[in-house]
Amino acid sequence: MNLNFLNESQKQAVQQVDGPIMILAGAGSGKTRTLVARIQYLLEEKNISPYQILAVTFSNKAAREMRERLASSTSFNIGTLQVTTFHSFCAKVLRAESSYLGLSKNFTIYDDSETNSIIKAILNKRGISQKEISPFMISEFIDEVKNLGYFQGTSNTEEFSQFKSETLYWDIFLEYESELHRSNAVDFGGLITGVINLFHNYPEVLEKYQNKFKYVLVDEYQDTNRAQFHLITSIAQKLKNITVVGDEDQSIYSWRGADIRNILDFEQIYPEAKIIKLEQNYRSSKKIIEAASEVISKNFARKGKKMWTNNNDGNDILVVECRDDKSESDYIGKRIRELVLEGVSLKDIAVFYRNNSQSRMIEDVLRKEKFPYRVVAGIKFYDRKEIKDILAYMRVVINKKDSLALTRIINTPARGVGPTSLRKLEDEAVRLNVSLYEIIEKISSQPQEYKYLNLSAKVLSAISQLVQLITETQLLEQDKITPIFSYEKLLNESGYLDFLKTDKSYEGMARLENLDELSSALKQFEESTVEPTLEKFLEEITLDSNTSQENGVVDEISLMTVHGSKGLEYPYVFLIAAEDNIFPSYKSLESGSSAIEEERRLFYVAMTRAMKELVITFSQARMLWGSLKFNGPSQFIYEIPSKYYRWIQHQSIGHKHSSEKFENYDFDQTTNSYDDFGSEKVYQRKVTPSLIRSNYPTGSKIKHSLYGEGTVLDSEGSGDEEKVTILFKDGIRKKFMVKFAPLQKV
DNA sequence: GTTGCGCAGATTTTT
DNA sequence: TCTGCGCAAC
Repeated sequence: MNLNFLNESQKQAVQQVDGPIMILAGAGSGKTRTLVARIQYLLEEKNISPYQILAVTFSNKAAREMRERLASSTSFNIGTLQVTTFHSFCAKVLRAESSYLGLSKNFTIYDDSETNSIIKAILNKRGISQKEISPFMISEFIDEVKNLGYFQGTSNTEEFSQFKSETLYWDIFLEYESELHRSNAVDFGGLITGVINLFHNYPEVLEKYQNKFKYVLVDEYQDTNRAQFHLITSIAQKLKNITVVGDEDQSIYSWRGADIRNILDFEQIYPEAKIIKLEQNYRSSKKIIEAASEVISKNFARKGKKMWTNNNDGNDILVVECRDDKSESDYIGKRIRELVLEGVSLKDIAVFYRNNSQSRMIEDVLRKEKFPYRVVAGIKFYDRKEIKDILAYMRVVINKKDSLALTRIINTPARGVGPTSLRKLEDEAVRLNVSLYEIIEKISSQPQEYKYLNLSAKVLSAISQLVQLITETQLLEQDKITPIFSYEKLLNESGYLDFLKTDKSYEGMARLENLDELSSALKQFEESTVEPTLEKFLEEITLDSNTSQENGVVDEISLMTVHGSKGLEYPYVFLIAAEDNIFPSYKSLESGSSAIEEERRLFYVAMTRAMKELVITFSQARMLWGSLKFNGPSQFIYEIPSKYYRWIQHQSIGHKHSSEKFENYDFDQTTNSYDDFGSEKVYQRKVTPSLIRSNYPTGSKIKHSLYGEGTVLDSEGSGDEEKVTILFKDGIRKKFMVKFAPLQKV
């Protein structure tokens, strides 16, 4: 196998076959290329069979990409090669070994919203109002416990004593777990912990997998949580042929449980580990790479890599100071227009923002300019009500114990089984210790035996019709009739389709269209799957929410959050709203340095997506949460040495760093256009000049007659409405109405 | 079932 | 300022 297309460290990463290896791969360093070459090398040069290799990544997107690249670069049959996500790998193991854990192999996978319903139901049952304990807090708690790898087994309990001391939460957690178990369901975290549990309690099962997978590779290692770490290290324990690839500087999901210890501990667990750094960047211009390196070097929590590139210097980074959000989007529109005139295609342009809400103003301007664009992510297709409804039908067909799905559909569309009847059925199920479905099954086959429940004739006929529909569809599934047939049967005979058709509103039409889209997803699934079943379809869509939209085929501008941009690259990148309190977020500013470091990594990720041109914009004034905010430029902008950027002002007021600007500027003169680029566009937003004035801009020093000297942290509103947050010398933080507070400028 | 009021809260979201 | 929600009332 010819490895000449690789550089020296990449070659090393490919040829170092045995033993533990940690590859620290910087942004744009050819990580996937190396990983693919490594697998190819194992297959072609070391005669490893495809089924002996396990390659796990975090996202389906990454797994798909790796699979495709492998398929095109090797002649081996990679069908048996496991290139999957953690979650689908675990689902597969759990289905294969379900009997060990008292699950049946057709278990349902609950996503976050289903999980949330379970929690709400538990709180409700316990008479705890959601104001006392928010379901969100419980789900955070559960996530945390599972991310750390808790399982209900014989050991690993001491580690979790701090959680157990939260007795109420722990209690709810246990009830939640048994509720899931009763429903023959597993949540996302439970997929991982379930396998850990299995391996821990049944060493013979673990050994089977240890022998099977001679080589284990983990991609995006910086994003793994503790549970996933336990999982892969236990599989690799015997042969220790484990390769992890990651970049601590791109770790941006710690709030989802990603644990930096996984990188730091690796060498401790495997003292013999080889550490290989991929530091040459092939993606970006020199200026971009050097600037990004400077920014990330401010972090302490890192192993330290020094990125470099042979690429050209390239253009200066542009830092654009705008008057407000309106003029910021105006600038973006204008710059994109220029790029297009230069012949740049739209698919080479991306706009990144810290928060989803910031996409709107960009969308507005792009629509106005008639540039096609695509907002990546947004609302998940499968989260829509109508989709969830019909999927719930499918879930009941596959897994009768899925009572959550059953309660969802039992009266959807309305068939007269209201809350009272449902309550009766549920109570009866509890009394007889059977599932909800079993109850309605029993009642519909022998209604006279359940006369004491006093169910109306309407209810009786409704549930027996539902049971009949489910039973018939189950038979179809058993006979391996194509899923689309079952889907249409459910849709028609449940009355759901007719129900939707009665809704003539715009939303109603959209719902029907969404169902069409679902059915084409089903068709596509049938075509691409060897033995398509409803069961497989359900798993695929819960574990892969991606609605298979192609990337780079259509010529349109991409809009996404910075998080969403990870792993992608674009020649022209705009990073907007780069202001303190937004990026870094106000929450991270409140919570301290490790949170700021994560924001800095995020900023680094954003910068390193850009190949040729990076434009960072911010606004002096921005409408946020009901009042005008003067946030000032992101502190990260100041971490870029000025030799790498050109500072531009667009319709802006005053000069440079906005903390100074509002003081010395005569706003009454600033009526219309401040376009220093000579655009014909006239500044239109009606902000009366007096409204924009801030007497105490962020960063300015003041003196308070009671508290002494301090610094303005935040300023909102203006004129008589102006409020400022001040941090005093002794660390006290206070908020004042400027109108009343005894403040003095220093 | 649907409407409407009041109130909190308002990052990021690979699975 | 805007939205999403839980809950109460029709």
